Amino acid sequence: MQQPLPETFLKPYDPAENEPRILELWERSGYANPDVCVEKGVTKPDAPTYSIVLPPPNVTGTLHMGHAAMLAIEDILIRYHRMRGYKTLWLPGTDSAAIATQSKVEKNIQKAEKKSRYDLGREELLKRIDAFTEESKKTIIEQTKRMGSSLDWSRYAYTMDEKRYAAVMEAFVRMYEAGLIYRGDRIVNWDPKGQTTVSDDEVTHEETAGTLYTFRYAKDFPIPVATTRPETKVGDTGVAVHPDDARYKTYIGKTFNVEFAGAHLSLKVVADEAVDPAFGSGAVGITPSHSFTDWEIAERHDLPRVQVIDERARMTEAAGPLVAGKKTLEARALIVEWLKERGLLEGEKQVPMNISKAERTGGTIEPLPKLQWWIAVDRSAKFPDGRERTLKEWMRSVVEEKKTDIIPERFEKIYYHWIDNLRDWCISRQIWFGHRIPVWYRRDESGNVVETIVSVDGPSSAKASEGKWEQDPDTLDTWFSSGLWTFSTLGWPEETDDLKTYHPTSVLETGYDILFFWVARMILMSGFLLGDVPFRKVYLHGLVRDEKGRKMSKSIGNIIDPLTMIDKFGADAARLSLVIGAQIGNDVKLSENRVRGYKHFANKIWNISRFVLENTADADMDAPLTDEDKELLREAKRVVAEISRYIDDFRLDLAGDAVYHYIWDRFAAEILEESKPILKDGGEAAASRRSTLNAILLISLKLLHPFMPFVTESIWQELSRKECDLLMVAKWPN
RNA sequence: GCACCCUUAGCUCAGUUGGUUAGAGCGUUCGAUUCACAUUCGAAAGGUCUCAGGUUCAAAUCCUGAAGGGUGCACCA
Repeated sequence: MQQPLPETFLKPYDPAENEPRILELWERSGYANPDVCVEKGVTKPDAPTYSIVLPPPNVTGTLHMGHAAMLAIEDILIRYHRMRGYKTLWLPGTDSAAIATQSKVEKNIQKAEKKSRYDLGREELLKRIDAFTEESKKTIIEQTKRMGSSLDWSRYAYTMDEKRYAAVMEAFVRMYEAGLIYRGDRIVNWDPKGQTTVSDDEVTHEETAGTLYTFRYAKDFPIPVATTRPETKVGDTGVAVHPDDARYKTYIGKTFNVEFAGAHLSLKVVADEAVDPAFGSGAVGITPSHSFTDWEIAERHDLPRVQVIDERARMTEAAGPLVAGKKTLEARALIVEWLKERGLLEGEKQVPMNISKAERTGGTIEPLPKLQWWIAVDRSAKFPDGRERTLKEWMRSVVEEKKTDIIPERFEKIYYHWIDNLRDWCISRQIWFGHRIPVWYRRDESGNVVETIVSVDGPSSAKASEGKWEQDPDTLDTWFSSGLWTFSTLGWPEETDDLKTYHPTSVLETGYDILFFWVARMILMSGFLLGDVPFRKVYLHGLVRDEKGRKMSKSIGNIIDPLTMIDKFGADAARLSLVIGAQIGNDVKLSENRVRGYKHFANKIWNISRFVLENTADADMDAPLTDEDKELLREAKRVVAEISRYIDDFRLDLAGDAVYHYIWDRFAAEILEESKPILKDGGEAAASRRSTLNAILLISLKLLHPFMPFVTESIWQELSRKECDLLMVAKWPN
């Protein structure tokens, strides 16, 4: 006697029809929230925890393949652990992405109203940005859901919401009080296009052809000097040579006054180990204000600093009348001309040269001296465990001592290398959208700062009456707030239950491209503020590239849109295609064909289920099993063990592959085929096989569920006998 | 310059501590089909495992070197 099959099974699996329905079921169930799971008895109250904080996508962004890969991987880990009975939390959020968002809104306003941010003023611009982000966040959230991500939206956080803002203020004040944050006049990476400073990590180097000019400052100047940037030479205050360089030894310590391209230069010859006597003329003209290495040399030898380039990348008055007010490149031409006319140019050579660019805006970086806020990475401070150490020491030690594992391991070396080269982190930005620096200044009539207050709430009312206070106009580097993300999302600085339960998080899963930007900063912040690591493991996935291995970019036009893939082939297929073939830390090459292949697979499990249900609906699950069937179940167990081990080892690629092959090649192609005659013959063998097929189907659905949640859940809904209403919270087989 | 990764079938990639005849998907060719599935099934063709040495009874796998591709970091003025 057969039960009538649900009609849905009579046609091929249609993702478009099933996915929205299933999403709604999941959302209504509330099972993505671990508290609900405990409440409904799905998870034991004292179960071990498993937590991941979602790397927050840009609030104004749209879902791209990188996000899709991230969501697929994390959702697999989350669903697997939830099914294994862990108290499982996956916490969603969005990021304000300060510079990117502000410039986007500015651009829109410029286009629509022909107004700049200065026309609008700070307050109005921020209002506009808030309105814009509020509107556009719906897009990214909706798109995130469509991937089937079982995130706990009841805990949604935004880097600029009230709680996160308060956490940032608190962190700043604590670090300031510990002496880890200081204000300093130092050379910074200035982005003339974005009109802001950027950190070392936000600078990229582009190789271009440059000219190395060898020249003398004046006819009677004894040492020739080489440079690729003649325009900066009007800011020189010294010439450095190697201490052992016989050619120049006699001049060390002497000062020469020269007239150079309209500027009066006073050049002191100093000996410094940093100079390579074999390069160029073996002597370096020192421009302290516009070169990082020169700044350091100048510091060692106490050379004065002259700023000859301003924030708009134009020459200052101090550069002298010949070039003042000119753009740097114009100034360069003028100075080369000046040198040629006077016969001071001794050589010109084409050399490859790296130009520094701001990653976000593409502006050419000008190193400039500026008064900025910094995080000291080499200064000792007291950590919550009572021990004194520097931030660098902490960052190094947590990975060395395996408090945090980086997977794949090879990134550990890259991480150490980064730490060794790390300089103090410039955290202040001259943009308006972001977490404003919690520092207030009181000035006297002539504008000099006479008092400074660093506090979360600003000057107290008593203080406020003492005079006019102004808050520092700058905002914080967006990665400052991102660094707090694992614990600010859990309620820090309050001692919340969530914080106690879910921190440190189990895994941070993200692209390797933000290892330094983000991963390292989280380790830093969590270390100093909580005395603990932010996560036990860092799992770095590769970048998604096109089928030829190129980066996806608008200009090449090779972008594969995850939403288009979902529409065409279903979210399940999109997920699997991003996981299988993606070896840890290696890039994934994606093509539509691959996604299509996995759509076929979704249909395969659909039809397997149909066959099994048609033939075994009346199965007696307690029927005595034949030896053959016992072996089939043992085999299924071995597959479960194999797949569990792969997932535990973060080999989701192999796990996915193993599920795929077990279900298709073993279950469908062999077991079902050989079952047909057995079922036909009837008798005890048939009864045994019916029960076995049923059991294997359940195991298969569970194994596949983390990878293809929609189709498996759709099938689960059609089962008449099941242990729980949703496959999402069914028990992982063992 | 320093470091890291990659190179296996036409394409995309598996191959974990060395161990039968090196695998899969897609593509190609041939065939099947009242069957749960034409989103199927079966079969075939297709490999000097980039190259050159070495270790070993045994190397795609370990070691050394080279070539090509990619990435990170540092940059010399």
